[in-house]
Amino acid sequence: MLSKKTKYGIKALTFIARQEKGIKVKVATISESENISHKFLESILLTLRKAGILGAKKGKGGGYYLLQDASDIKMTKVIRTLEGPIALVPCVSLNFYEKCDDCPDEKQCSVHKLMIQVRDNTLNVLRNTTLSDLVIDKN
Amino acid sequence: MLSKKTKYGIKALTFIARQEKGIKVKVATISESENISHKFLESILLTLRKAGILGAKKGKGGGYYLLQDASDIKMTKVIRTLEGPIALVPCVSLNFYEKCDDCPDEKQCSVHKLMIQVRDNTLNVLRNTTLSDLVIDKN
DNA sequence: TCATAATCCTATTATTCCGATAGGGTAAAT
DNA sequence: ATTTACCCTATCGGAATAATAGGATTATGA
Repeated sequence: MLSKKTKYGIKALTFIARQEKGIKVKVATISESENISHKFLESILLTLRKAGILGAKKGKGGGYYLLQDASDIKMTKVIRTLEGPIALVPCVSLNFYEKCDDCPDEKQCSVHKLMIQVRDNTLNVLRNTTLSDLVIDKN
Repeated sequence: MLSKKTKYGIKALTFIARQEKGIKVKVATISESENISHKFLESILLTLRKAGILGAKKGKGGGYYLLQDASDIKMTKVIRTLEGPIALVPCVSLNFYEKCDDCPDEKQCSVHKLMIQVRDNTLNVLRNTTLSDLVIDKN
């Protein structure tokens, strides 16, 4: 299951991406518009800023904005920042690899074998999807 | 992340599938061989039996066995039984659908849009993988 | 028929993670 | 100086997960 953190993060990013380029969006605006707890969202956007996805400006007229064009922001980066590993088990994770406690040999593990395939397919989607692909026209 | 329940369940199923057809395997055998808590595994195999994947025989000489040929047991069924929904958000789940509390319109939701694609790709893998695909030859 | 073997079933505990909140600190604008 | 809005850390409650406990049931076979 996707955490709410990730879910809210993606919603917030697309909200920002829908604005005219360079516009700064404040947390309260997104929070109200998307029905997300203000404080919770604050911490999420902070994470995205620290990951180099968002920029922020403090004070009156401040807010968050994209640091790159929406079409350059890959969903792999977003998911890894908010959710952590894309793989469903640590032993098949590219960026967050961890050996299993049980399981003497990964090559002989059925779970490993299956989850590699799931990971590859998921990765394929996320690598080829950018933020701009998720911005839906208001028609 | 995949729960240990599901992970252990898949390991146990492939263990059983490796035996000669019709052989009954007792919990202790799998538990020792795969480093899984006996009691925990017990409850997992019970679930698989209730789902119609495994058969069981009580008493001396008893144990668990596959009710179908391994090549007829799809991983979609196994995962749904043990893990629940395959989709990462309830609003894109085929078998466990639930509307989001927030989110007035699914069609306009960026998360929905992305997760449909992830689901379809995962589903594609799981539908086309059977238990027999996961049994690895001891070479 | 009685001891043993094995699954069946329910309840409970322990632990971890998540979602949310609290409370202030810092920087920028006017 | 005041207001605005992001920055940062800590904490808390609850839900879900992992594991354990303890016995009930059923089958075998000596």
